[in-house]
Amino acid sequence: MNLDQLLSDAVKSAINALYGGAEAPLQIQKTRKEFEGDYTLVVFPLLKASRKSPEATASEIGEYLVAHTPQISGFNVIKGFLNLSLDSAFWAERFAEIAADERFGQAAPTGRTIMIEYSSPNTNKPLHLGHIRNNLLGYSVARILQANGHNVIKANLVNDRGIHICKSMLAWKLYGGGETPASSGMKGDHLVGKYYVEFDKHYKEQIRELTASGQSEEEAKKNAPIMREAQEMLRRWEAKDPEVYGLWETMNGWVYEGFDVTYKALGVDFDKVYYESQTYLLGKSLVEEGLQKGVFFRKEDGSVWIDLEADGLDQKLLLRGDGTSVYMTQDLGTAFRRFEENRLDEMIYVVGNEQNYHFQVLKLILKKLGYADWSDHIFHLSYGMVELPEGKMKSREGTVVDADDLIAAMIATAREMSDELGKLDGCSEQEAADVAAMVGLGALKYFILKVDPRKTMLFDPRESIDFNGNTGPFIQYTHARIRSILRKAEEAGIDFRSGAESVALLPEEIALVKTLADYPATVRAAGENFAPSIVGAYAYELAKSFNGYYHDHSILREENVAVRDMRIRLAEQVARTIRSAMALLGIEVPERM
RNA sequence: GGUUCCGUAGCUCAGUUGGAUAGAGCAACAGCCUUCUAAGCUGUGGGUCGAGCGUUCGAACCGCUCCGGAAUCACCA
Repeated sequence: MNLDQLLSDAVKSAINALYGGAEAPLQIQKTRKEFEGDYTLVVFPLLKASRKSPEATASEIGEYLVAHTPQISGFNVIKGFLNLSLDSAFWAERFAEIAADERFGQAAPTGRTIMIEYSSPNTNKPLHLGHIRNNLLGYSVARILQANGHNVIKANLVNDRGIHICKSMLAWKLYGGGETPASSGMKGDHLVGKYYVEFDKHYKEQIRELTASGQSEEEAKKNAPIMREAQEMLRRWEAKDPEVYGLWETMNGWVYEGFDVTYKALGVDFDKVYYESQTYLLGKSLVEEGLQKGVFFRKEDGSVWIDLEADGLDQKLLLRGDGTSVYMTQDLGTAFRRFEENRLDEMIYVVGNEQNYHFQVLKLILKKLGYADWSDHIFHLSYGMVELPEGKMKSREGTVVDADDLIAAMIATAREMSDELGKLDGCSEQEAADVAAMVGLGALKYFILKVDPRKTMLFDPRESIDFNGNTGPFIQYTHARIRSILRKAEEAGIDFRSGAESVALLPEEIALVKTLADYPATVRAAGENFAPSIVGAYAYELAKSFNGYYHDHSILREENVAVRDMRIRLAEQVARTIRSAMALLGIEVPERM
């Protein structure tokens, strides 16, 4: 039985009976905590039909509803707001339905297929905090869309080619002395990142020398021998020179091994991995098509452009004069290929807001080429940068927060906390380590996912990560507490699930059932808005509300057995829903902590 | 300059798509463990929702103008 449906039907028939077929959109919302009631009808929009004051209209409808709808037990009117109360038995029924629903919060299959691309790293350096936000967002949105009944394809497009990789390769060749992950004990991505930094150091040195000998900075940047050599390396790579290609494969292999460790630690994965080295030539045929259709034009030097000035944008390059492709060429190609191969209903790109312009242009070009049905189903899930107290992260200035370091630090802090509180004294080392990993990562993930992706967010390594208050660990802790109760109930041989005897619910219990009943709508809203933060806020509210209840009421110690069993069942459903909601954020919850 | 986005408590952030007296957490202060896990609970203080005008029964939310900030506007990806 659909709750919204029940209410809106009842209200509609009330309005019909009282005022005739008035066609005003109904506004029914949850009653705010500070007022009595469960749901509130806003009557202002109905005043034209009723031709009465807000108060009189609300009272009239309220009386009709109480008389005609058995589940509605009472009402009160404050200004234009009609607060309706549903009776306790109604909520008891809802609760029983939730408990019986094995797929609670999981929507029926929609048959829609959605591809979501996230992560998309460069292979010249390890992942950092910005990538963490990207990965967590992408993974969580994928889970949320699955819960909404969609087929989801998680895709990673690895940027494995280009001048930046050549920089690392060249520096390794020049200064590496044959160092490998095995010989150095370094994680592969970190090793390659080290040589990227090394390149920059020598590059800067050479620029200094050249400017000292009279060149302008611009000339020096172009003429620095190490840069010229890197560019030469890229040309040799494109020509598949065996030596360069072999080194490229070796070093990328190191990086992938490193990334796998980080992805695993973060708990994210992919269904499809695309490599730009295999897709970068796509899109040239689209350029040809655009030229034929007259959407694009060619300049004297042979380069191909589109003029978007009429759309308030600029001219955009699509193909270089020498015929090589640029970012936009590739992206047009991959978009085309993905839609063709997978019959996608939607394509989501989790990419930083620095590329807002790029996606604006991408969609516009697809539309002009006549692929509006694809263009309209591309969504750029744009997220803001993560800033440190000192400001933006800059790889070259060493102010990045490394992903592996951060994860390790989070887990270490969680472990310290557990040890200090003596929470896991009886546990095996393995269990203590698992819990520390769950809690440390839970803190990090929740911290990042609770904020609106669009916003630039601030991360203070010293203060941002808390384990108290509105945090992941708070929610995990609530789960662990409930699991502890359930373990004790089982140890005591309490068969709490069989007691179907209905008992009257306390207001706090009704509040919990109401919150539980909101879960499916929460999942839906999160899916429609691609917004993990909605799920996070929900999990927090549920945990908070349970903690208050737990504090005020005994569960196992309740003397009335029917009431006790109901309370255990209620706690069980709260734990299950917390687990489910947190899973949508990619956060695991422990049995004890 | 063009485009897009952001501005809510000292700090970090919510705010259910236009509803009631704008909410949490942190930090500060004051309480609650011989009782199911105190990573918890309760209380106090803290606001010109950047500013102004407009739309309407009603605006943090919609529109316009301004102020402040971010990103972007490459033959990089």
